[in-house]
Amino acid sequence: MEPTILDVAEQAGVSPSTVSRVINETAPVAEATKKKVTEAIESLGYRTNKFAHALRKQASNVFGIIVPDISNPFFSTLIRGAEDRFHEDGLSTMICDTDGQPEKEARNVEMLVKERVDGALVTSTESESNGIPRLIDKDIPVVAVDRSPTGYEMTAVLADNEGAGMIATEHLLNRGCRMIGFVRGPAGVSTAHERFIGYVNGLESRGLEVQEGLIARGDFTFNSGKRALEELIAANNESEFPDGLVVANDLMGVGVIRKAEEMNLHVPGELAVVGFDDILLSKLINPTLTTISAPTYEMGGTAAQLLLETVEADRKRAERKHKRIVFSTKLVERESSQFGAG
Amino acid sequence: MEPTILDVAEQAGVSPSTVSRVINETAPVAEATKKKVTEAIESLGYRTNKFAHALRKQASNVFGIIVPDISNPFFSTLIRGAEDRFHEDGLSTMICDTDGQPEKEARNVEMLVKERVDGALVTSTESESNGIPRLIDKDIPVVAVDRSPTGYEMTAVLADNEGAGMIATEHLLNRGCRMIGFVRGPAGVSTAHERFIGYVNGLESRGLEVQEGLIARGDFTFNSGKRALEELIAANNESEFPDGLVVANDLMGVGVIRKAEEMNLHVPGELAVVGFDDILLSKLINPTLTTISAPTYEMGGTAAQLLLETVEADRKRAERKHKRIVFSTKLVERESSQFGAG
DNA sequence: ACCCGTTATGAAAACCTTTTCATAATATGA
DNA sequence: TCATATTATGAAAAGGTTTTCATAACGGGT
Repeated sequence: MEPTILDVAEQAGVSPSTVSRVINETAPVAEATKKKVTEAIESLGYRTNKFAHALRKQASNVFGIIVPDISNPFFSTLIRGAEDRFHEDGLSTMICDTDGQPEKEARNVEMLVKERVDGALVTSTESESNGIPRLIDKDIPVVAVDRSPTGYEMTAVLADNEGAGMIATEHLLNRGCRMIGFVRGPAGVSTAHERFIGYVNGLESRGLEVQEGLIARGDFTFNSGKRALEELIAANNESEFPDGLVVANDLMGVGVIRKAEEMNLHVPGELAVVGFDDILLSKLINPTLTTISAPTYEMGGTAAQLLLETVEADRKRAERKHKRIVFSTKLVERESSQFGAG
Repeated sequence: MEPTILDVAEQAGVSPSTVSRVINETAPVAEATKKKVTEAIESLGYRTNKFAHALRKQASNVFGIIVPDISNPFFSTLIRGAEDRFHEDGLSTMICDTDGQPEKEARNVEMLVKERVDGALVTSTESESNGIPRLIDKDIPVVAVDRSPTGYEMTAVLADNEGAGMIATEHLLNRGCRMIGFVRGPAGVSTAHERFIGYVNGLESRGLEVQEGLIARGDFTFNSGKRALEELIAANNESEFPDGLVVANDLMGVGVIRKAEEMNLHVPGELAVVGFDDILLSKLINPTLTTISAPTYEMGGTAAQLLLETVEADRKRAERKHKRIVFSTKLVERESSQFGAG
């Protein structure tokens, strides 16, 4: 059926070894034979059999990418950045959506192990009980992206979330806000925590105190953003309402804005809002959402690059060096924090 | 390193053949030996080598899923439905994002061919020059989802887009609109075209004429929705402004709503809007967008099921039967078409 | 003229399964 | 008791590469 390297060899009048050599350029071969072989390959439409190759080389040439939600534009951009880098080298990718559920993450990791991927990029769902130890156990190179699981020494590509939290907070301070609240993300998600730390530092650097009553917690979803604002308003009497809110991601930020609208609270006039991630939605709602953006696409590409380097080091039996690369973020000013509006 | 079936055989004191038989339950084996083998497998932590297996069985146990945009919630739900079905049988999946670009679709198909997937689910970017012929040429079973490419006889899982277009149009008619326009999708995308046909039929069934001046074209993106409304307003003098708009997908529908807001055109008071797809965003904007939704998750699962059946038929050398399954859609009423509002 | 070091190629082993074929052991029926 | 099925197992081939080892040819140095 499908032609094999043997068929090519026969047609070209050479041995399979020689054919392999011209395909992989792994040893010098005479110009004349090279030509015969190339022609035979062409005329038969030969393609190397992936499984035989992988079996012999003990390498699948496939890389896994695990994210919590492929429909979140932040992650789909990350994926695109990584894929473009892998495809550049003719490597294939396997994208896994954990849907934010640890057990789905475990299933996905199991799939990657079964497929014997050469490495994996992972944005783990939680810092505990994730699939990373399983991959490490199976000796599959792993690079963490966006979120850095604690307790493992591994290379990671991150955004400067602490800095981002600080930028957001300072932006609101500069704008004149004095009662700045924070809507936290899910416990155990490092990005969410770091943004909060940045907020705390931002306040303290100006000699302001963190007020417990101005802090709520959500789980990164739209609805949790709505609930968070509700709680914050309910918990304070009018004189202590927040006049600015740093929200740990855009999706919750949008929730906050929608809830504010329902409550007839004017954004940004009575409440300025800043989010993180710069997802598409943030440009589309009314008012548009000020946010902190990270170079997502580049982060994906860099992570892929580092993973490839780790694999290469393993191949040469060189020592793996664990790196930690942090990308800086930038403020994207939009209507939700506009100065003097309202 | 990694234990092989030989190691298991040795440890259990049997031949590799026997081990294979207990793993695959492909022939009767004595209860006692079965136990020995299972224990050996357990104690060594043996896992069958994917490549050797695939090489011998000539099957990868991997299935490809090609969509134009993984971050579009419509497609990510479709993917989830399909994946859940595949995973049920312990099969792996490879998700490909074509980004709406035919050449990226071609590259993705090439990757699937290289990976020797057992079958593919595809939502092709265009009806022409897509990767489907390549897959068919390589004898890889294909099922079309959501969009049905013309010119190939193949099984397809679709939504009743024509019916959907009709439902949307009738909804606006019932609501009292009389100048109903349509924002078309990209040329060559079957779903977009069928929705338009439904709109035409909807008007004609009430004895109304289709007016060229009320029809604009977009490309399924947010911005093209904004542009479309602009064009429609520019093209008509005030007495002939549309009072209702059927928009070929939600993303453009959102664009229309935002543009209307910029133009101080009240939705739904002066202009009622209906979209298609029921994406998350439609619930989040203001006013919320009335839309037509299809059972996306089920469509994905059904498509996977049919693909598996095709593969099974091939295996038995039975004839492939090309099916065509059409799911019906339903109206989701929201603010953008509310009756008596404004 | 002889030896040696390249350069170009082939033969065969190894990678790890599954499956066919053969055989041994056991059970069934007369 | 003997012939015949049936059940349980092993040996070996096949699936398609890559790579090591061996060999042949050839040019250059003495």
